[in-house]
Amino acid sequence: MPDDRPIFVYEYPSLEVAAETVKAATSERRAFIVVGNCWVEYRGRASSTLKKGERIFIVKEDGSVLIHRSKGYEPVNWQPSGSIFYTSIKGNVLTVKAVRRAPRESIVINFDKVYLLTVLNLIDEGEFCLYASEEDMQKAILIQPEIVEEGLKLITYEKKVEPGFIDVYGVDKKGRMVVIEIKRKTAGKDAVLQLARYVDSVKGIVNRETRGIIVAPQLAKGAQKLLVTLGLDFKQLDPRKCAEIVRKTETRKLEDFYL
Amino acid sequence: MPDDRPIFVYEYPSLEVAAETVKAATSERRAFIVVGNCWVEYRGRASSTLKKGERIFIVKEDGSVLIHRSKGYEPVNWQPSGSIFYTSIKGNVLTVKAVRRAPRESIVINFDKVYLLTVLNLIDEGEFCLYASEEDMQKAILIQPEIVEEGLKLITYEKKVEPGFIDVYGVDKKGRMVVIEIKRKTAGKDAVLQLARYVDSVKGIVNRETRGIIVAPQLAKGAQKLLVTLGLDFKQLDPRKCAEIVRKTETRKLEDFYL
DNA sequence: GAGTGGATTTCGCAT
DNA sequence: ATGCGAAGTCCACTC
Repeated sequence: MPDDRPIFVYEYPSLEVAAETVKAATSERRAFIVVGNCWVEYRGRASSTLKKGERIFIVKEDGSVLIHRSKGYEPVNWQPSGSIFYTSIKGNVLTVKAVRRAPRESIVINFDKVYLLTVLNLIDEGEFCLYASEEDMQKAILIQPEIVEEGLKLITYEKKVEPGFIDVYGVDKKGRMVVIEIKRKTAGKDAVLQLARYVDSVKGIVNRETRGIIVAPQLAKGAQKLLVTLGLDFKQLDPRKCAEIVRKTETRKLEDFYL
Repeated sequence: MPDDRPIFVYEYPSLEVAAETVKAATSERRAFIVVGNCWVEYRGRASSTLKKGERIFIVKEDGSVLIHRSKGYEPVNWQPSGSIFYTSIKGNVLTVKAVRRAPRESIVINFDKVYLLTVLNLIDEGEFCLYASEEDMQKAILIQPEIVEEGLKLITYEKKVEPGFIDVYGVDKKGRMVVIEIKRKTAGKDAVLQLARYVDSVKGIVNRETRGIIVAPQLAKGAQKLLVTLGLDFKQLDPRKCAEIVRKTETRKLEDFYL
């Protein structure tokens, strides 16, 4: 397999050629794509069978496996990275077995026709950046606590209390403790209940008046009632605006922002 | 684009040929794969940028989009089904924009080199069956309640109580109400807390002694303490064994199994 | 259209 | 390795 081209293509190869090429590709840890008629068995955490049909089979350099049908965002079968491959040919069937340990599971894919086989040698050093994650919201609040509430002073973040971790923890302008639970999308009942538990936990420790604030772009309807019942607050905040605040501020560590 | 072949391949096509082919493919709602050097911008619920690199770009018949790097099980960028495509070429750049409404979001992928373009016409009617899901565990319990506990009689399943739905609901041999929470993998604190809420809710309604049982292959360590504290029970059950029980029984509707 | 919960979720991080 | 929570989670189902 020459190294100088980013891809190497076999159109309608024989199963023998396909088998040899797949063997070489897996042993050299190259990514490849097979399009052909196949059937699949999966055994591991669960089991599945997929009967004959034409699909896209992708193996990547790190040994992750994807089997895609012609529709749907999700693969019908897959294996996360780290699989080991066994390729064989028997009669008119090319079989690739992908085995993973921890958890032990395997995919067996059988082809009786291969329409396309391409071995890839992709160079990809391009940086990937994601904005407006929950982490961005947390950073924005640490940079500008006033976006949550005027007079809010932060004490710490990611504080461990019994049920888990408090996203942000501070004191309001009247000196009450404030526990903040951040959600990057509509906050539901579970978020409210989680916050309630945190507030209770903090109350038990600090023995001071303690408020809880949900910070999220929206509050689910059922969650609203619960919020009122439990005496918690809600502050609407757009994750994209938070991302802007974060990008505008020079990059500093989170640690630089709390007292 | 002829219809008689499952795939049509362009190796190292010009950007012009690639653009025309992509336009035709999207307008005919065909799946296609592009391998080439590209950069990507995503805007919607969040935002992301991906700098130049060689990647696999897949569009499926239902308008789902996947952009895969040479490593990793997950796509670096994607769009679920239903996207609308706008393809254009400007200078030496081929641009495909995939737009989705509800939520409004878009991916823009730009290619300056295309190594492979293949248009697919895959026939795939093969049935897919998955075993050992949580549903299988529920079915197995309905078929053979004794795998949970000797003398257990079931009343109903998927019962609505205030916090949500009870997986399975019955009476034990001593006449106590039993609420069962099923997890197909290790049950954590959240499962225990959820069950506790259900038990409380049922107690409030039936005004009778009520037990809660977690049915799962394993119980998380932190969850164990909580379980004891809250006075709940745990029954170990392997989802694969449940799947066997279900497969052995002739297929009947779930409704046939409860009193 | 919103809310709820499962998934072979995966992934990352901390213990 | 296990536990725990986020994710542009997606998806199916119900209200």
